[in-house]
Amino acid sequence: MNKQIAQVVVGLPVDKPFDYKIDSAFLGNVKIGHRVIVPFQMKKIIGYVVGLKDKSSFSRLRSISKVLDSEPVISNALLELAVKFAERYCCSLGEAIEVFLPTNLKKTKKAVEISADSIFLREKQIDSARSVLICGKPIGQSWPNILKEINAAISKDNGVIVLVPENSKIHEIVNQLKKEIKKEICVLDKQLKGTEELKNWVKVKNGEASIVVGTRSSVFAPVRNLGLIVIINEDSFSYKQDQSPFYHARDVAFMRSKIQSCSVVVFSQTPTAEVFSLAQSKDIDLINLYPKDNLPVQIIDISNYKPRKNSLISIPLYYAIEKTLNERGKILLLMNKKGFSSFGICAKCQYVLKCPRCDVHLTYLFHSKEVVCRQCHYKKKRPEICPNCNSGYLNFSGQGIEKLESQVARIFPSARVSCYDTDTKNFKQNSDVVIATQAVLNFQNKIFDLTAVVQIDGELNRLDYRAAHKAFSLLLHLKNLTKKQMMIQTRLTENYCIQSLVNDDFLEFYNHELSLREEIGYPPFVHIAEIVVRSVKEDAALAQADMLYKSFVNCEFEDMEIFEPQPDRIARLRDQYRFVILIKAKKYEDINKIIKSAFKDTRRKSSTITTVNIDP
DNA sequence: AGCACGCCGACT
DNA sequence: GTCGGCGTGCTC
Repeated sequence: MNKQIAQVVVGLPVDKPFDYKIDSAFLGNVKIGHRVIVPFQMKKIIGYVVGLKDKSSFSRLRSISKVLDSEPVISNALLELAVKFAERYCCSLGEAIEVFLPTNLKKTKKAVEISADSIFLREKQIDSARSVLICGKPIGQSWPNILKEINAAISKDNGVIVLVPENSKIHEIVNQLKKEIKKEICVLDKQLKGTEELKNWVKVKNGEASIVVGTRSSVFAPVRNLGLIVIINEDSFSYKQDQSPFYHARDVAFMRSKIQSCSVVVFSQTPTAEVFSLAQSKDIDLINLYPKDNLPVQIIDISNYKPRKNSLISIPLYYAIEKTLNERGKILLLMNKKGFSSFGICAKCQYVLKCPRCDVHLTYLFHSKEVVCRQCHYKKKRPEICPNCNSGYLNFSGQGIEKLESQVARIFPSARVSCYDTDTKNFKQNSDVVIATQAVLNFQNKIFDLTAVVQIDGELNRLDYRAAHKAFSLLLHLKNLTKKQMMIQTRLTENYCIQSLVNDDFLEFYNHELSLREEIGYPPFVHIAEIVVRSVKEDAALAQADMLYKSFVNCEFEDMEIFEPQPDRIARLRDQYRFVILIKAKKYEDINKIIKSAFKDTRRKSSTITTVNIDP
């Protein structure tokens, strides 16, 4: 006998499913994972069937209005993943499901033609699905190892998902794969046009393509017989979603691998400490390709070797540049600050130009003569007179690569000098001296005789617990681009990022980084929940944050640390005041429990919005 | 989330 | 008097 009641979740922050009657017309045609239209209050909305049963404790049941699509849009395995996802990232099951689906599916009430799973279902070969981290070398040299894993999956007739950090990288990877693989490759990306995204998704869902290449959301791709998920440049920040739910594609990949017993191949020259620790604890295999290359790395302590007055270039670096130029060599100078990065300050009253909507300085765009907010994209023409005292002139002094460029050009007038940052459109290949920001990560070839880090201390001194990894990654990448010699100007000569590089000791960095994180209590040893309360009204946001904090403290578990509300790093953003509460705990489950119970017994002040970001 | 219901303050 | 602000609770 067919079950007569469907449990339906909707894309709202409501935890429990709603029961609906299945009318005789649909009886037997409603399966778990089906998309349906249901009456909900005054409206008809899209919901997802997550369970079927015979009886409901609810007396006034309404009926499902329509069953959309020929088959369920969510498989049992992906539904199971959605449950885990909702728990880890503290959202409702309905919201989780909507994250998994193409944008168009949660809006269109048009049915989609999906072929039945059963045609394709077969016994997947479940051998020991070991996951592996491939690291130590750039992608070019690691590609054979990655390809080997992909081919192994394909030879077993399994599906593969290849995640890339940005959609600009999709083409490159697709072309690489096409050289070696005859199978149909499908691209998935939220940036695709809505219909295109849906079309490709349906193709994958129907088993017409078994290889998917795409950005972070492709980790949810409904690939048949999934055998492998590959993550390219795993340490890219792009794998973290920047809106609620703030998921991380790498973590979701590992969650999915447990459910579907598929492998995960993680690649990065410098993987995150989080993944490296998985390899160290033998949860995943490790292929460390790090080559000892005996390239000399020289540290220049700029507290001893003071550069000349106002100069960014120390005397030893000056001589090294001069020598290299004389030998007609190429030079790369790294300074992680964009050319126009500067702010306007009044010569008379010291007022600093600020964004009217955010608590940040406005940065000056040298070329367009505009001032812009990096946070909310507010912009206006550069004012000449101070808007505060209406009399002083505003000074805009550049501190970034453009300043360095002008200095180098002055010291070495015959050298061809050019700048490179993420905004550079036509880059001059034939320069003698290239001055670059972290955009050098785009360079792949060992073409520079001399490379030098002009400034890195800002990066090393950042409060963010991932700053050290980022600096190490940048330094190692620079080293790979170096033919003869590398120099680092710093005051932090004993810092382990720099020392590991000088000692040519890849493992030393990770061991040091992980022991620090364990000591201070950072991921992967504890998990962090960042709860942000925001509101146009400062007092409302603070009051709400205080109430939540008290409630958290009330239901505190063991092995947990709760930090009092404090203004966010950017205290006001887009006209909204922001307060942050941090919770540290060993287990995600405990974080979910405490947040659920605190939210339940704290009434939400209107005009405030609260978001939860796990491991921000 | 979105919407209705209901309870208090300052207005034609 | 009553219009509308926002706090509260519910959605099968």
